[in-house]
Amino acid sequence: MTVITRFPPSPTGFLHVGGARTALFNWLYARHHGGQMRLRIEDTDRKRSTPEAIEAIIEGMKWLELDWDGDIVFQSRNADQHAAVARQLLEAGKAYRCYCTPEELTAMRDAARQEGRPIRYDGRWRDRDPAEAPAGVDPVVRIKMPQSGQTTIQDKVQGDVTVANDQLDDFILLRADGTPTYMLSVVADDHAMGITHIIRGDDHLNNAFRQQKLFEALDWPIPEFAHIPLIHGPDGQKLSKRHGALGVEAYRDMGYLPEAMRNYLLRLGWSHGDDEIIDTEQAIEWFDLDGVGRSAARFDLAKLENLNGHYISAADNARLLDLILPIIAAKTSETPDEKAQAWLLAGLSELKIRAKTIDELAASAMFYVARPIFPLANAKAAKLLQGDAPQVLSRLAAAIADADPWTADHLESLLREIAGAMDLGLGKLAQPLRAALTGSNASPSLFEIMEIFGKNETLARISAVPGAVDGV
RNA sequence: GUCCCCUUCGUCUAGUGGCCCAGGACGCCGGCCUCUCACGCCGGAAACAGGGGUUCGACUCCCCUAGGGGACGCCA
Repeated sequence: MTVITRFPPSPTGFLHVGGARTALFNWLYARHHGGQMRLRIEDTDRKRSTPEAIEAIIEGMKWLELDWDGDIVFQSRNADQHAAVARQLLEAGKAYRCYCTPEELTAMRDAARQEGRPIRYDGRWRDRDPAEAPAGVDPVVRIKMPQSGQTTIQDKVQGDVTVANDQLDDFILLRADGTPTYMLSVVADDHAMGITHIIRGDDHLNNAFRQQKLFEALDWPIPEFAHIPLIHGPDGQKLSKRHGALGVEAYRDMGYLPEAMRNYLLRLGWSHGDDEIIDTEQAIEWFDLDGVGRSAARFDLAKLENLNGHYISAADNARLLDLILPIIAAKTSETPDEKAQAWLLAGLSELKIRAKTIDELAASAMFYVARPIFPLANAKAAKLLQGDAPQVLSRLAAAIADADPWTADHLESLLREIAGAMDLGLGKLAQPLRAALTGSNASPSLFEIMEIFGKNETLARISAVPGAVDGV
């Protein structure tokens, strides 16, 4: 049997991290089993569904590099088939028309709440003669649920979960306007699409009982269920917009890499022994539902950041350059020229092992594009240029003006020599030089930077320091 | 209120009755390395929610309590 999973977002907002993880698990499960993952847009609530949300979800999926099989299914387009399913149930006597008004239902719930009774539809039209229907009320169609006994769903993550049938009320299949509800549409589409595994958030666990009964009433095979725990915010509360529930594209914009997000999301609720760094290929090979935990996990930005740093270090320089160029261009109002881009590309190897996010990487690379402006804005760096630093730099410039070859190794031994001759620690020499070359008090190895810059740029930057001359 | 689910270091987790006076990772603290900052390396503090059972033996099985979460829509 071919595994077919599905990711069914409702297009009422962006793809948040919870949805992204659900998509990832479905994707991984399908890929692991050589099956398919379908994408289905659950837009049966036409009022709240927007094209912008559909666009955002697709964009989020693409960014995360989670692809789906076949065409996107828009649930709303199948409304007629769904309604036909309801009529079929009606004819078979497995569903009935209910003439309660929304107001009546609200009153029923309020009363139940007040008296401490379970909040459920009481089935008042289940056996009532439709002839008694009040005039002018369009009925809804409700399914007849069993009123005794119990129902057990065999969940791949939660295990067997049993509930008494009297907890399940006769839910609505068709609204008064004849449109299908979510509960009906999901079951009808899952069946039509041949879905074999339903992997979703455990906020749907309660729905599973109702949906299972619907499958049974229709005499359709019941898919496997796997309800995965929800992701909570850092405070343990349900994820809200205040903390982690940003769209995944927000994380992209904050400088996170999709592979880092995937790895992070994967480890949130799933584990494979002590393994932490798991690339996608490995994840596909290892992923299974047994490894999914049963308790909710908190979203921890610090760990995501750590993983991001790892994947940035591992990323290809050319790719990183493409990512930082727009950020740099936005800051300097112009795209770095060819020479600067070459410096950036070369400098990235040292820069990327220090960065936690792409934004940080871009910021740390700025000195390759823009020469320091004196006096330095960085107070610590400015301080390094005080006192006799300009004179020291002048002597340094004179000493390296004839350096040959202009390589990091040679430059390093040269600087050590000079420092020794001036009876200074290398640090006394290096720090002012760092400030002169990068405008900062922290950077990758100076020797690497000098090699990348070449002699001209290096001397030019030194001589730009007020009080220093380049010695040429 | 009713039903369902969950509960190991601050966080993510390993652990499926003895290998556990509980392991890894992030974070935190200390050290090493060192031209700065990182990286890397070494070390440290840090947890089985509580109470009853079952068992020769419980983090692991059962029950209760507490806490947390989810669901109870003509939303999905």
